[in-house]
Amino acid sequence: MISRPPRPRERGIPEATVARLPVYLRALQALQDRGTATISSEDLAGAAGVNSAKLRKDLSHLGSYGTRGVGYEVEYLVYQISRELGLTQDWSVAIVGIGNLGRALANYGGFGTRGFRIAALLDADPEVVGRSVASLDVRHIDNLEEVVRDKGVSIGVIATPAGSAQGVADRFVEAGVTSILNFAPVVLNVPDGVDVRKVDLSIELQILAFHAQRRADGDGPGAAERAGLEVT
Amino acid sequence: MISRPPRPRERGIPEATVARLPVYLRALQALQDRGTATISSEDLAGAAGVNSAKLRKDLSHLGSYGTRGVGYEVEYLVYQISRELGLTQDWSVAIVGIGNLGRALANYGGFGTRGFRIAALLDADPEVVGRSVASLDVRHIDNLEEVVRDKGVSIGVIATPAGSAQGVADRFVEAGVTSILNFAPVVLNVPDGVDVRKVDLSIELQILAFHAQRRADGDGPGAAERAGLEVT
DNA sequence: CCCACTTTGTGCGTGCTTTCACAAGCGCGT
DNA sequence: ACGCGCTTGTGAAAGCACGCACAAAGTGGG
Repeated sequence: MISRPPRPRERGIPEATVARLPVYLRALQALQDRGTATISSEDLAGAAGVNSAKLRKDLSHLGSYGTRGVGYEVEYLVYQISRELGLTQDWSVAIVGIGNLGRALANYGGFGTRGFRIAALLDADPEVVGRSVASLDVRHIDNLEEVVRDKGVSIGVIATPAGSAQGVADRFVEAGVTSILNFAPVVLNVPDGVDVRKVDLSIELQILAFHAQRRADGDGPGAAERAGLEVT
Repeated sequence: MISRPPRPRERGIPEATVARLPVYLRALQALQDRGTATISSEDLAGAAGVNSAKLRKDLSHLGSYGTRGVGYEVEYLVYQISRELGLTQDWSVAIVGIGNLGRALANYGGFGTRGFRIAALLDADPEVVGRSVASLDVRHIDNLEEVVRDKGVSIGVIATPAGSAQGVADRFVEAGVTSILNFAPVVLNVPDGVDVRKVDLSIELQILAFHAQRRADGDGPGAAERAGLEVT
């Protein structure tokens, strides 16, 4: 038997859990603002819209941060989740493509939670370059490598038209950025070791349409549940 | 043995498959534009960024639309997927919250694929109401019920601040909308039978941050793969 | 007509996710 | 000090999802 190191939690948090931690974090911060000191898994699960057993198992991957018979201390849990998600350090973000969406992202102040700082805005259109958006000057895409280096950009956001997205991704990767958030409706091709996440409006709408049609077709009892709908 | 009805495909497409169909559809439409008539599962899988076995299994849920030894006929498959996703009918969409994001969504012409029509824009701010955005007049939120009824809105998009989102959702549900796409950073509470999908920028960033930190921490070979990264 | 080649459709093993159900642990009142 | 009630943390089971590997089925050439 290999002796376990002192570190309480094992490496390797399930991906499904990671995706829910930010939701828990937001619910906890709302509770914190309202002055709540402790909360049970049942109540927190309600606020996060998940099953309480799932929530407990998720949190158990971070360590034993609850007290039996009482619940979780809100402030402590906020800190632990923040640390696990890497929000105790600052992340520098560059947004490429300052169209409608890019502007909306740039102006999305607060950026959800602290931890993320918009370091630069880039665009290829000379009409847009030089303008000031969200108190940042829009710079030309040609400066991408320089900006990434000088500002220590570690997360790249692509909000360009579909045709330009792959090229921008290549340049981000070349410049050493290994985390990319892609809003363009294309599948990006990146080497191993680069993490790409995709946000796609039209895909979401199409999934909604599928379920809506399903409901309209095969009406009747239980149809909605079968379609895998929100159960609250 | 129960005699199988003439309909070739069974009801009940896995949720994971449904989420990928729009990606396949987009890849196929790109091929169509380029004039490609048929394509193998291998090539289509490449274009969609998935494993070819997964693609074949996904498509097999719709029916046997391929020809062994040849591949899939692009045009036919586009039609079948469109029909399955409910894109052969028109969906009327209302957007509530015409801030930066709402405007970006309204101007996001084409809306990915056809099938979705923006029927109305609504906001609570008198400063915004009455303005014209994307050749639509922004109407006051008080007209929500009327607009939903008159324009036959079946999908509601919420792009309001977090605080207003639940109220808007309630009104959508009350008005009979059963499909909601939520951009506000809150967990919406809706009755059974209502389908909510969430798009959340800061959650995506936090997931990226988690993996980036993981890579920085436990460097070394295989660390990226363990973090569940894009493998292309 | 038959054979070699190509590509689909799927049975099956594996691993991840969710959920149930309960033992273990903690606080409080007596 | 002790027992009662509450809540966490987790073993175990069930359900999904993924990907391999191959039989089935089609094409084209001789």
